[in-house]
Amino acid sequence: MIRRDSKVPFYHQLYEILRHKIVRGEWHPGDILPTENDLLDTYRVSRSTVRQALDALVGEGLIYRQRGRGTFVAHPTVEQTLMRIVSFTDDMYQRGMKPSTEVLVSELVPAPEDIARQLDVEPGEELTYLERLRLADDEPMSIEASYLVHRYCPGILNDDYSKKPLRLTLEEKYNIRLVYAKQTIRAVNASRRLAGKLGIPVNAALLAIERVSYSKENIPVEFIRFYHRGDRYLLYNELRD
Amino acid sequence: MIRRDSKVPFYHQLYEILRHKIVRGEWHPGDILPTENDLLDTYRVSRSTVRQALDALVGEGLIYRQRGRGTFVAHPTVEQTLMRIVSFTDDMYQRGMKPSTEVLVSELVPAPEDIARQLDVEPGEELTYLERLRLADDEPMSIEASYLVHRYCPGILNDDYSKKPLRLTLEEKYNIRLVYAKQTIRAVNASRRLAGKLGIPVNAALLAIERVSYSKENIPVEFIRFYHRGDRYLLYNELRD
DNA sequence: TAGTGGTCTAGACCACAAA
DNA sequence: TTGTGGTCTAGACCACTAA
Repeated sequence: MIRRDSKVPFYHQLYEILRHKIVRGEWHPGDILPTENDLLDTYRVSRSTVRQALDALVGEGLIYRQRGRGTFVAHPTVEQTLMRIVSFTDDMYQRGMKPSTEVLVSELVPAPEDIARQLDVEPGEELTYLERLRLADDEPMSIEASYLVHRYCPGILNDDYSKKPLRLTLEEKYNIRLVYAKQTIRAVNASRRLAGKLGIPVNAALLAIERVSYSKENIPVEFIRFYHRGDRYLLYNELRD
Repeated sequence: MIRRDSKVPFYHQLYEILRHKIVRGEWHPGDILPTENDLLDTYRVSRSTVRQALDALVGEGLIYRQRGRGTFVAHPTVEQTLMRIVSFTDDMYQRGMKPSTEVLVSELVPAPEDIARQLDVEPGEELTYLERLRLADDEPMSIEASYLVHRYCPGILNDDYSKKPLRLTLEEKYNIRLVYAKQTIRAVNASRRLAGKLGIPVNAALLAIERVSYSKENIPVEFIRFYHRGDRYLLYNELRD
């Protein structure tokens, strides 16, 4: 249902609702969606708002429309993680695995110099630090270490992020939507600590991704370091000439 | 001016009009566009229609909007650098390093089953196999193992690919242009052989990329496996929500 | 013919930037 | 305070598909 008092626009709420149904498998490729009129009745919004939500899904390649027939869930031709910002949870569902999360660390820390530079703040400025172990089908998959500029979202660590996405709280409580990100990808050998957490041999290969995410005002808000198990995690993407 | 009797939707006519002014240089990067209200008056359409036209231009990266300020012609800086097919040589120059190449293997081989599947040919079909060591500033950087469907480019291995890009011969002699590719990225530990070639310790982390490239007729032509040194090679990309 | 998505209008109120 | 783009509504008519 759409929260009328939320700061999140209706169309974006509806977009999230529909996206979930597709990504989490409630609706399957080829399935027909409710008509625009149905959606408009169900969610009590205007047709423009419904179409704005659907437009976003079309742009993402998740659905397609046929005039006179209806709107359908697209067959996952391709288009993947490398181009879109996807939460770990959605990512795993798309890969057909059951995601779960374990919070390892949740605290405030002074900004290390390299991260401060990426987040465009002074070294030593207060950052939230949230380190989580991500599991897929109950087997360790990744370590995700996330830094947020605490000033933008004071008190955000009071919530429990083993169940709830960090992005959701950011949007709902702080009205911060991360719309753009830059990342670097490389391969590293697992340290003793990472190997222990991930249940793999020391020196096993990890896919290390560092990502800086920007708000719609183009302000860097989050720095994340992912360590994905090389033997389990794959990135896909497409290239054009 | 917008033709009311045309079958072309108003928003698309307006989109073309505005697009021309940008592409043909009437408006320059950083220039402010007329406000939505101006456009609505000038072209005698509703605000929704104006916005639909502008949305298309935003999606194309030609303009950007700033609430409270206005709409501007975008600087053609980057963004669309998302992920282009780039040769190793160009790639290294972009990174400010001097590329060089050493051919390790150049021969015909029967298609292994997994590669045959990716190239949509029968297992055992004749493929060219070209294995090259890539160096940057005279230091080993990557191993690149390339398979081509020999039937599409017979005799291609007669040339020397330590100096000349394979793609160039494909285009010039066989009129095959690779315009599209899919790839997977993962992290692996270096085998004894790879480690030796790359001058790194056994088990060092490598970025392993497998890429299938398609011709403009959408036929898979080439399968490449890259092994990039984790300590030297970095992938960079951008994401959008 | 009935129902779908495609296009379009004329309003309205809001958050934000700049003067 | 004024003007911008951001969101939203409640209509309308159209072209197309399928029954």
